[in-house]
Amino acid sequence: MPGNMSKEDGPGRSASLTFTIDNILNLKQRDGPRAQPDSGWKNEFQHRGESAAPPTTGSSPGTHGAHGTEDEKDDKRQKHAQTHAETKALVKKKTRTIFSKRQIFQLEATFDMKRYLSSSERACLASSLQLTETQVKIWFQNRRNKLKRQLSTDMEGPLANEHFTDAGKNVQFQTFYKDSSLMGGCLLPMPFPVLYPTANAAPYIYFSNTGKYLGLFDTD
Amino acid sequence: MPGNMSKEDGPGRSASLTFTIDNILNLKQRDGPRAQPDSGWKNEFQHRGESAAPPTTGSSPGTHGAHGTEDEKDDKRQKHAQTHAETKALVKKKTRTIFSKRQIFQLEATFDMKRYLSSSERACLASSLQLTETQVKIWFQNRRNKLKRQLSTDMEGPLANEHFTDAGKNVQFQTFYKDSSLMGGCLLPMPFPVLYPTANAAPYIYFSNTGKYLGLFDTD
DNA sequence: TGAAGTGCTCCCCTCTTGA
DNA sequence: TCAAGAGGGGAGCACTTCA
Repeated sequence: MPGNMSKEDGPGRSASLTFTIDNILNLKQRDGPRAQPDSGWKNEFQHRGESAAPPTTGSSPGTHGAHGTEDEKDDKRQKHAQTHAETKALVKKKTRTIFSKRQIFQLEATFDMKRYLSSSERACLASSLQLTETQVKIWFQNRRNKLKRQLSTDMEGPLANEHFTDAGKNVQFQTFYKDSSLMGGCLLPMPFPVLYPTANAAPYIYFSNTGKYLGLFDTD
Repeated sequence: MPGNMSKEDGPGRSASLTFTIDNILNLKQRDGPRAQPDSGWKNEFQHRGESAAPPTTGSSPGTHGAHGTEDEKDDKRQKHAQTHAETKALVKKKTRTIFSKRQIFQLEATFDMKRYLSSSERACLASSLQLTETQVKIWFQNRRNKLKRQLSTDMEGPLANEHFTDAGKNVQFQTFYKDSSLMGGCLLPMPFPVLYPTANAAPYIYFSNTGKYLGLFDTD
């Protein structure tokens, strides 16, 4: 088994190999393991193309045992399913959590707006729904899959997929991209304003990190 | 030994375990293994938040043995380094490729514009520079690392990193985000226009994929 | 010095399982 | 039915290696 064992993103959640009865009884309550995998993941240098919200990542991990909202009945239903599983099996036996109507609704609404969540959005949504980030992540994954299946069965065109899922994205974003002479004419986002003090006036490029100026044509 | 052995993105490149002399002599020329790992990656459903260029991925992988541009001397220098290594070692012995001045320049200029490349940008840049995508990827990785080291040594403030690297991004992009009532007030990108035919007028949300309308307040 | 190697984590995808 | 498990791939990071 050379892989990485399905990742399990946290100390408690979905650790299907070394779990104990304590894990099942105490930690699988959607309350315990909210703590971020790394909390401050690598958010100084790591921006996988999204650069969304400010680092809300790690929003008070251990302090939400008092969820006094209006839909506790749903939460109770959810907890009941797990308790049922515990009573019956206690070991192994995937516990299939049943999400509440409110959770499903908000997940569905968010999914209808975005097919993919950034890590901060995921954290925010998870915290707002009292779910773990992994649960939100898996839900979106399964939801994407479901949509894909639906599309490929309903309309039996093979081009139905790309027609439907992300058609609007490029249409909306393409105005923020320009054809760059650097990079061989690849599409690049509009340059960030600070970095090119003389780029518009003279054929020079300023490397802000090294402090060097380089001419575009055979200087150096 | 677990782990995934550094991925090696293609049949020939950086496969340090099962290489043969033929690999060294024929394939390590920055020409052979340009072919995409999957070519049609998963670009129907996979948009990791960038949604940049159209699928230029897979731009004629096997047909660039005739690079007749103006900087063949640089290419010769690059090839020379490898030939040197082959003559000396022939087995093992990491070959340290020397990038040409033109390549370094364009990489550096692109890096100054973006710290991270999308897969299509990487493909485009690699093709334009006659490098493999892995080389471009690794170059950007090493470059990021170098910048990080420079920053942490030069200015000995711990906040120097996030001050410098991605400060402009949020400033530029934050106008495209809005505070959403869904998702518990998380920052969301502006909704894609097609999906909400009645969202602005009435408190209903239309699930385009299922064809259902759902009211925002306790309908259902 | 810097391209590449190693190891680890994360996310995504596909397929499968079982409550 | 659908949340979650399992396996496999890509990418990023830190750290190291060695022409």
